Amino acid sequence: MDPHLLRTYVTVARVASFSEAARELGYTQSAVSQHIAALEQDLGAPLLTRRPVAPTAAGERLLEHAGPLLLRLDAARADVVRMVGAPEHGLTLAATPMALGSRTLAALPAAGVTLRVLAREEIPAAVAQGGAELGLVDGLTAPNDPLRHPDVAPLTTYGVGEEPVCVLLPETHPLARRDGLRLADLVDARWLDAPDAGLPLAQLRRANGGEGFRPALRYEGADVRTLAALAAAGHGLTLLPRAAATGVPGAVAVPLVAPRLVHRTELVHSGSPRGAAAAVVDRLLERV
Amino acid sequence: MDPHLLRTYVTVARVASFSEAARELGYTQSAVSQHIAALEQDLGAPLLTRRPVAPTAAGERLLEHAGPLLLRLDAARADVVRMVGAPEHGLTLAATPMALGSRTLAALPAAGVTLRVLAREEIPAAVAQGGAELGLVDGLTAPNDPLRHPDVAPLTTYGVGEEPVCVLLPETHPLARRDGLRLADLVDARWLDAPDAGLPLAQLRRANGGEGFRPALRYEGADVRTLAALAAAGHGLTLLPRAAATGVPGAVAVPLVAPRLVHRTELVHSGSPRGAAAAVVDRLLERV
DNA sequence: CACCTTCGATAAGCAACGCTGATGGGCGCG
DNA sequence: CGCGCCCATCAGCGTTGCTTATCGAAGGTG
Repeated sequence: MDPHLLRTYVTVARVASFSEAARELGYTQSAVSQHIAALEQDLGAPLLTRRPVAPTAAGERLLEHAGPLLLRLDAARADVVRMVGAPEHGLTLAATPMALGSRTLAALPAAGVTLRVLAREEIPAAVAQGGAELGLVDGLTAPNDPLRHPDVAPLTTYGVGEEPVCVLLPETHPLARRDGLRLADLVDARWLDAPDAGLPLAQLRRANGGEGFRPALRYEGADVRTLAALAAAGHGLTLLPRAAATGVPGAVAVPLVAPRLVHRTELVHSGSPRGAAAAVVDRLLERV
Repeated sequence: MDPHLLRTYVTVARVASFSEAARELGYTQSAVSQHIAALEQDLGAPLLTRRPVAPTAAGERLLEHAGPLLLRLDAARADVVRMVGAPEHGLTLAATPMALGSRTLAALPAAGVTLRVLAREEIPAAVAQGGAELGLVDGLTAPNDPLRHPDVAPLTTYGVGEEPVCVLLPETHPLARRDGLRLADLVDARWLDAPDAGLPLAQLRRANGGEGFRPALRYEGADVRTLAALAAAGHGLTLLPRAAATGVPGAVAVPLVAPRLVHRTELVHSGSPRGAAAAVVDRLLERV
């Protein structure tokens, strides 16, 4: 189970061709064939069907392992190498769209920052592999509960803020006058489905036993203003942190009172931030 | 970053000796020396100090990565190989002490079961690497919230039961007459510290911002009856699922009403349970 | 203080591995 | 039906990676 073999295996599985994978990896087709044969012999089972080239059941299983495995491997080498090289001068920050509050923005230095917006699951990987020195992730949890990150590497996370969650309703909505809403009362409502903009509808549904939270309009962008406008226009409900939910024209933000959820944002970094990154961490954690 | 090199690196770091590691791995001392040299050259930094042999800063970092990495690697190969080999006849089940309720016990076949009690963090690894076909893990969470497992491999988990949580108090305790207790009121009490028996005091403290929940007696065993007896004798408070907390002589079980926590037990298995394991899964999930 | 033992580094030799290039066979497609 | 693409196999060769042998340094002992 040499990582090289795994690597060629995943690319062969991806492009569904030995020859194409060989070209992509800079090998000969022969070498790729031998790699796959070696893997299959090692594991004692065929991993791919030929003609057409497709993973077998065992191959599918191996694919599930191989991705994270190679990711961790890259993360490990990146992490160690990073300690050695000189601290970079610029700072690149990977963040989800909603993680960037005024407080976090204020903590950034005036110049030399690259901001990279990614999906929530991609941020730990980006930080681990050196694509960014710091990551900011947001999500919904119980108060003081840490978020769940895919663990690609030993990373350090800190909570940098929690904010109440509001339901954003059109002004004309029958529930718009309420002082607070319970999520249980909204199970049967129609919701916006906006995975890229940070509304984890699937998570809510799972917490509810797989029922309810039927999607109305699906929004594949990541822009929060658009999301709010959609909610205001009655295309479906959405949850937003209070700061983002207030002041939306035509909409009312009603605090969510049960279950007790907060919009939490966390800072994630690998081992030892250095240079500009360390300064930002200190400022965000008020260790100035 | 060949896994072989990593493997020898971790054993060298563990035994703090090149020669000893060589003996353990079945290599020559020379080979081990070359392995380490190769790693250091690859990463561009010394990983170990010689004489005495100890990891450098970069080496410590690498160690953090290497363990999980090798674990995942083993898990991957075990998982794929397992699909291929014939389904075993016996069934081995890895479980935490408190995960074994009457319901789970009833689901087991009459014969051929090996029960292996492990710490909570070890169970996913055991299941992933084939040390057990099934795992049962328990823990405290919000209702319907899944437990957090160290993710060594892509595993499937199901909730198999949730039970209210009680605080176990000596009969003479001033709060023993209450109908329900809030955790916030018990922050300053003295608690039993019983990590092996499933009381995650550190978790409670973390949820409380790192304050409170001072440990009184520390119990390093895993036996629940002893834990209950300790609580009854006034050595400290503890949380227990209701079934385990009722009927303890000299003690009163008072339900925990806030925060809303449940004692949840989950079934974890890798991909596709076969044979006896599949039957147990079906029975536990009431898919009979 | 000198000797000896132990430990890690290094050099040379050799076997095995892993890649390339060439060739063969099977399936799909025209 | 036959051509062509694609994967498997084989031979050849360079490189890698292990072993054996030897050295220098450090620590322990009489």
